[in-house]
Amino acid sequence: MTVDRDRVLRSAAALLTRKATATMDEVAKAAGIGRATLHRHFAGRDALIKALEELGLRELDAALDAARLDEDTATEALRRLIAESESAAGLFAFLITENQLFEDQQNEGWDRVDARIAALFRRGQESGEFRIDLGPAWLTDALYGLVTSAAWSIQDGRTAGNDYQHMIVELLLGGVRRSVEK
Amino acid sequence: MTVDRDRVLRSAAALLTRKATATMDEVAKAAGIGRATLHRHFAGRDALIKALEELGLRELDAALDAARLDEDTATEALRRLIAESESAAGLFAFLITENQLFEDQQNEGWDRVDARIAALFRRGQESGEFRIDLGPAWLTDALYGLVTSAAWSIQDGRTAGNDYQHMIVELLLGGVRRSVEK
DNA sequence: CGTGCTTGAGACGTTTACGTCTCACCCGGG
DNA sequence: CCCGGGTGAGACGTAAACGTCTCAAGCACG
Repeated sequence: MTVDRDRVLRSAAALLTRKATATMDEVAKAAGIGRATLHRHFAGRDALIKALEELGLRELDAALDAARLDEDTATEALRRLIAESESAAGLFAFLITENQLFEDQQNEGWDRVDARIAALFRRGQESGEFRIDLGPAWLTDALYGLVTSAAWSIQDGRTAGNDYQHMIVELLLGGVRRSVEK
Repeated sequence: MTVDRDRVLRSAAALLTRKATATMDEVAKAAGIGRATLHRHFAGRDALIKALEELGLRELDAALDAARLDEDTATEALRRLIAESESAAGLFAFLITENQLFEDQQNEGWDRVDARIAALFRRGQESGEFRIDLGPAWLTDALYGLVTSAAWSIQDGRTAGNDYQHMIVELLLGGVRRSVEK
């Protein structure tokens, strides 16, 4: 009977990503709980947003750890990263689109994530796996965009859910152009 | 002295994309006008959002027309589309992230845009230019994500503004993997 | 130089969502 | 069986943003 905090946060992320102005009442209903209960677990809207941020960053860090970005080729590491990101794609989409979190000062946790991902792209460039005419900063942002798009595309039923990894990995690595090799 | 309606809308799009919960007062200040003046031009928040939607869709349609998606190779048409999208990238980012516009019924204008872009990808697949293991729907969503990411990356100063076209075109067409050919 | 239109600033009442609280209910454990 | 913690529904006062209005000031144009 006790409310599953993670479940509430995930449904809130899904709702708030689509409709950032959603009411606390709407957030509660989307989670299938009463507004009073929502307030019992999260002191207010700010606390809810903060909890979303924390959970998202925690899962993102965990995904980065699990992906072991320093091992194997950068290509393989990138594949692992995308695979690990799948379960938290909805939270990531929220984090990425809700830049409002960092209106004053840049967020520390987010900076760390940024740096780790950019380092992966840089490693791939130095090893000769990745092209060097696109900067690591843009590649990082592009990855964010693709993850968000994929999350929405699946959420809205435009693409199949089990294509998540393939969709992102293939497009990011090989692009849309038909390759002669392979 | 008269307020430039387009200018107001563009600054509103930039602000609301970053912070969807921004006050009318904040929107006005961001545009450099008073709140009263903002209300004179847009009856209310809903009207402002609607105006943003209309302007965005109008510019998007114009970009699609100007890109002449049916001519030349699909690759060249895609390049033109991205080039034409640059001036309105901020508005597009708003439209893409503010799915709340279409909570009830799917938006007609947006469906039309979707169909035109998906058709371009389909044409490229049929002509053998594009790979066929990624569906047109996903490719369309992926393009949206890259456009949004590029707009933000430039707005936040992480990447240079005049790289817009190159960033998107190259990543979307060729991917991040270093190609042996060319 | 004067008239008229548009603006910015601010006051005002209204609406809306917020956050707190109460109370009856239900489910699970002792 | 009963008891207690957690819940949903709803009432309530509060805070914030909304939308309207007034008024003085500025610029444009005749």
